[in-house]
Amino acid sequence: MQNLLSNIRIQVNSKIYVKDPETSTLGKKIVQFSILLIDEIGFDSFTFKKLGELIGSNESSIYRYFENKHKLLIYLSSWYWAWMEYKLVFATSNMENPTEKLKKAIQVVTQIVVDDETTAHVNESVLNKIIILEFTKTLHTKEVDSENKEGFFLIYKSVINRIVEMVNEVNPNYKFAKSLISSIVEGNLHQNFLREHLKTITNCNDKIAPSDFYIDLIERVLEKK
Amino acid sequence: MQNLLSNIRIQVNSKIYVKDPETSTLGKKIVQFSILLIDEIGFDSFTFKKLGELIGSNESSIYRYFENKHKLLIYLSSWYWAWMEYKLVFATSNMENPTEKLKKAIQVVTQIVVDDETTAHVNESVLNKIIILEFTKTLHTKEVDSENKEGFFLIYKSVINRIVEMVNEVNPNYKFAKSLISSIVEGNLHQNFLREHLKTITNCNDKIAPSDFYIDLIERVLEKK
DNA sequence: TTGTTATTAATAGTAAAACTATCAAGATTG
DNA sequence: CAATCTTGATAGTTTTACTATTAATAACAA
Repeated sequence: MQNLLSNIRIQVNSKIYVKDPETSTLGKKIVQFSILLIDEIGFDSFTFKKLGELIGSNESSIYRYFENKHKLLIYLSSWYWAWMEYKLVFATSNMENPTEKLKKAIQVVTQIVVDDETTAHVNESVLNKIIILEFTKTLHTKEVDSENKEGFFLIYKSVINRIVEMVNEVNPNYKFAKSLISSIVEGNLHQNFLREHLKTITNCNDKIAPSDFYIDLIERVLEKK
Repeated sequence: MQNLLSNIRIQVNSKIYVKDPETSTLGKKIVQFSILLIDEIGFDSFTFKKLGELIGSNESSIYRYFENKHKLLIYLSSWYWAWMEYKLVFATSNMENPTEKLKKAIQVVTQIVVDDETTAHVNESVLNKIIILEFTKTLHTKEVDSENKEGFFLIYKSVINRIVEMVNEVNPNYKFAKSLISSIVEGNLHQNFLREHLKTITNCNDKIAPSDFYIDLIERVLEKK
């Protein structure tokens, strides 16, 4: 991806962290290396103690930024979706043709993620791998309702609802725009997971990308009869 | 659901358990009450100690049936998908028209689950709630590849591939049958989750069921042009 | 009926995870 | 230069996720 702005600053709901990690060197290190460590050992085995050892810092210091590892994962997810929303808005602004605009949007949310070098401490490509494997864990808890009330998932929902509006412009009679787009955005992560781990139940592989499946899908579904 | 057989016995890959829980009273109690307890407190807070207290049994006794709670969840999931496959096969056998057969299949995997009283120790309706909230956790681990090799997810993949074959009969030219069906089966769980917890990004609610969305979807996608 | 075996319960114990609290050193700022 | 903020070091608690041992009981076979 070409640079859109020389320096972007992703904003995340302040209730997610104890102290904003963007405001200090240690905070940025926590973000940067938690992404790498979660990718390496998986979220379940990830602990603040291990992260502390990795960055030569103290466990208790990390607790000053994030209440627990679940909140850290929500932070990383929010960061990812905020970045995705930013890419989405840039890529589709000024597009006139609603169908082209929608297809562009689907492409943005389903395309392969490469590192965006305007964000020094976040490797988006690795973050994307984490999102594919771990994102559902932010939602699938007993606390989802209270956390949703706190606004922890606003950005994710916003990404989806932006695309839903595009669907409505293309075909205002289609009754399932929200379900379709939430299916695509979440399903894209799932297809990426399957392509890596359960190859027998997906058509996606080295040659066929989830993008191809979803672009084809949206054409079929929104075709006016 | 009407009774299909007076007594069904669901078979689960024997590598998943240490000792088959179907072979003893305690084993069945573990299955029965783990479903209820996981539903009540969530899988993350669920422990063998708490389950032991609930069924008046010892923590270490439960370890004789399942290595750990992750394996227990895989067992419950396998049980669920095996039961689903059984329903699927029964509901679609002897159907001639490929399109009708496929629609029936989609209906079976997306319809609301009610308790099947032929299985005394398993409440399928509660189990379905667990699957909606917790199933992804069986897949989304660092051990997924080795567990997949052990055959832990065979039944899940089999359910999907049975429906994929039906898609191929309806429209052999469609290139994404596997992705479409894995999308629907997994997406159905997700839409059920959203309808309960993140209502603003789904069209599903009390009146519109995930079933409606998916039946409409499959009609649109497989329409011959 | 008695002896053998399998099953479960009870108890104890370990290592790691998930924190919390305190205090001192060092850096930052006003 | 004093005050404050940030971080690191140390120590401690509770809970989880187990493992090991032994005793009690139930099942079952000769």
